[in-house]
Amino acid sequence: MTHNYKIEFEKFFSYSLSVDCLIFGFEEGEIKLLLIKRNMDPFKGDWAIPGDLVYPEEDLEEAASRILFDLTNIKNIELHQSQTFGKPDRHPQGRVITCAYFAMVKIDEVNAIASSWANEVKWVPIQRIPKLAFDHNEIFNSSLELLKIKLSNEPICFDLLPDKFTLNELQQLYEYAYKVNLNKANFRKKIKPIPLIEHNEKQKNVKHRPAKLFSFDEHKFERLVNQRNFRFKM
Amino acid sequence: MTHNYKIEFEKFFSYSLSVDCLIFGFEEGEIKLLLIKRNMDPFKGDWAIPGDLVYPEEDLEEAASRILFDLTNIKNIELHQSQTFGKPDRHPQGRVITCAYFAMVKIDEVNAIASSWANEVKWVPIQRIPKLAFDHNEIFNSSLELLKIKLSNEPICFDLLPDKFTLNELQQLYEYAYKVNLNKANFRKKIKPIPLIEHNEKQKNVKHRPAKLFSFDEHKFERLVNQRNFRFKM
DNA sequence: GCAAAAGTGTTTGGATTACACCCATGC
DNA sequence: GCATGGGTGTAATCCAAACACTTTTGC
Repeated sequence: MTHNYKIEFEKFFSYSLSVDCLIFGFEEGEIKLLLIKRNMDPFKGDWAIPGDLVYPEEDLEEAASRILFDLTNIKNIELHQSQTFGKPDRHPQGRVITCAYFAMVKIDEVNAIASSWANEVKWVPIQRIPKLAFDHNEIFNSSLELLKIKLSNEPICFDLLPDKFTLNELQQLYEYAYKVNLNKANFRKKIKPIPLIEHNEKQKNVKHRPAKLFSFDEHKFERLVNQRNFRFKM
Repeated sequence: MTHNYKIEFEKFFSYSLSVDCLIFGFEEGEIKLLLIKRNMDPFKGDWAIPGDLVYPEEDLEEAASRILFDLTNIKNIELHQSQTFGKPDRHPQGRVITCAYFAMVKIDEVNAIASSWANEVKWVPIQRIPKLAFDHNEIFNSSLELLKIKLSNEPICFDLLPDKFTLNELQQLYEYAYKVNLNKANFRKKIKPIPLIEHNEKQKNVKHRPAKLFSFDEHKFERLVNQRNFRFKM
């Protein structure tokens, strides 16, 4: 038996595929998203999430890496798959299904430069995202939900923070993400089990008592997880 | 400026799109997945997750509903988007990107009947899934992870249980999902805050003291959530 | 000394755990 | 009566929230 499709089998091979890359960073107490200004129709001149069409031989994640590099010069970052958007009319030039990926980066370590058909890049606080091209606002909202879930179950907060950070920056990150105020003493008790490296180094150029700097102890974390002695939970 | 693609723009519109529907149920203490036997090439005769190609004018979720009904006669269920799979060689007949959806159903209320190019349907315990067609094992594994996350954060366990269930069935569901043994008294204390309707009705045909039957109080749950008096957490 | 933020300790009440025990039904 | 699972209570422990307090720096 063969299936009785309402159209010829070949007609099914008429869709296109794109990926969009949501790059999150953390700076000055705010979680930010990397946007590009489109220098190409459609939506020329509008702000958008960096993304483009996938080549026929390319794997999705591979395409996401390439496209992100083409548009923003960012490379070597770990991408996580988010949701897929496929409304028949979401793209004015044909049926384009887009698969969203997201990543967390240290803003001070990446250097985003607009290239290819991106005119400008900028980091925008996630609480002040403007109207974006296509259905990119919807893509952003659903990916932000995923980011928040990951933040509470995996130690990805350290992907957002600088290599050396203060405990207060860590607290601010969670306060901003979940729009809450946390008690300092209790927050520190809560993160006690997370393996951190305490540096003999302090914050500089602050006009109050400088805070100690910490780093995430990735190796110790892996060991604890493997021994089932620890589960990250915030 | 226009983008310098390595191929003509029109060549991008040569992909096809499918959806796969992972239907989970709960029966005899086991979480089960609905599989179909393919009566169509490729992979004719193999077990697979129900799925098919999306029509050009169809939205993804709409397609998932239609295809699930075509193949298994199941309708009117809530589908949640899972991951998307798009390796260039995942389908022998061309580049087909597939978007997975999953749903939880009450096995005793749905009546799965093989139709269209599905030869047979069967419910298979998730701990004993055989080798499946295409990359369906990979799709299953990643969707199961999502199911487990949802089970611990949303009251979807009640979508899997019969309308009236015993507290022990509820416990068994979580024990099976997470492969753990739970203490009965403590489990009941833990679920105390979940709004349940206690029926004046008991289990039948058991050769021991019959257990009370309960239902999930959806309305009370909604009210509690809206008043921010409750967050589901297991 | 003062402002500002870093950093810590104590108390309390609620949740989690382990474990023991009683209850209702079929045979 | 006994086997089987249903159903509950208690005590010990752990954890989270609230709050107060001390410390270190710049100016």
